[in-house]
Amino acid sequence: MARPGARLAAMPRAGTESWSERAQRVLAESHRHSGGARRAVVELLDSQSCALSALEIEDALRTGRRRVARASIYRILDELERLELVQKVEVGQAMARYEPLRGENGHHHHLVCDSCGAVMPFTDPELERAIKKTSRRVPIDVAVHEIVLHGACADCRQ
Amino acid sequence: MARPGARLAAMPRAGTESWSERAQRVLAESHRHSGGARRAVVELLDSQSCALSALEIEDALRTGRRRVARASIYRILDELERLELVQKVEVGQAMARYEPLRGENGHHHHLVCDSCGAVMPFTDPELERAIKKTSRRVPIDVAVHEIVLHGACADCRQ
DNA sequence: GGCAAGAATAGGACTAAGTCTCATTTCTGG
DNA sequence: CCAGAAATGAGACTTAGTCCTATTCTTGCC
Ligand SMILES: [Zn+2]
Ligand SMILES: [Zn+2]
Ligand SMILES: [Zn+2]
Ligand SMILES: [Zn+2]
Repeated sequence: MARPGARLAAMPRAGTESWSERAQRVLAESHRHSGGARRAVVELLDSQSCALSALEIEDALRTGRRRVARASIYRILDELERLELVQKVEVGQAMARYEPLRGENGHHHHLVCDSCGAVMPFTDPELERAIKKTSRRVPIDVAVHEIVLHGACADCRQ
Repeated sequence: MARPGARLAAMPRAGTESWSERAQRVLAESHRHSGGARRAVVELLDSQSCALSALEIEDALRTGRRRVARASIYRILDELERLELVQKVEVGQAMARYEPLRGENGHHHHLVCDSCGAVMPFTDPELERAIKKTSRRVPIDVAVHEIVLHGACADCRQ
């Protein structure tokens, strides 16, 4: 598993960098060494369209790419959050979830069915405009916002 | 500790009922007996302007009105949530918080300072209109919505 | 008021998400 | 290849939250 030349491509063309690539780059810029655990977590996260919990990540990696210890997963997720590469999403299930921050494009929020636990993403440009306006008015420097709509999904409300 | 006549006042004048009174009434309507633990939790919640965690409630009651067991507190909070008398608020501190649902008036959302952990309430009618509109468009029956703005507060950003 | 039935609560063991510490492994510059 | 430092693994530990059972309290009835 040599990965020759993996650290080339020093000047990514603007706009063509995937989230995984950007995350790897930002991590490399703020760390001396770069190991396989971080890469595995980043690649797994990038392959998902919505949020994963730490234990789901542990599970997916155990039976996939490369086993990564639980402590490492939490450490890496904290680091990614600190670097604003992932967002911690709390949807009221006594367990945090994490998902890539892909900038304007992938930005979305979550619907949660309180009876079956399903989590679905949704987007709404108008709501985004409203919340951006709110963020300017408020007595903190807003870095990220989180919106969760709770209710009953189609299957559960019958 | 006799509390004579505490259950009179069967017909509250509309609009003058406090949250605590309403909660007691709704609880009474859906339970055969009414005990002191529920009353203590409801009165404590009503005396707060923002959300408390279950353990903060346990603490406050231990050194105050009446000791209430942890299991009872969680049971009572679940019940209050089911009856839509309180809202569970997750602000990303690995611990749920609960606060009274006082209807349109007390409705608010939260700012969280990620560096010192401070939690502050805020309101925004325009944002409420936007989120109400969103809620109609979305593939679940929305019962409650939650908005959390994360960032750095005045003290921490210096 | 006293009593019986069952509801509410206390107490404490238990579960599981998340943290911490330290030994081991891996990476990197020389 | 080597030394030093960084990253990771392993598992004990902490703590929010759950679950079960015994006890206490509430209520309707006498
Ligand atoms: Zn998502
Ligand atoms: Zn948004
Ligand atoms: Zn509040
Ligand atoms: Zn609102």
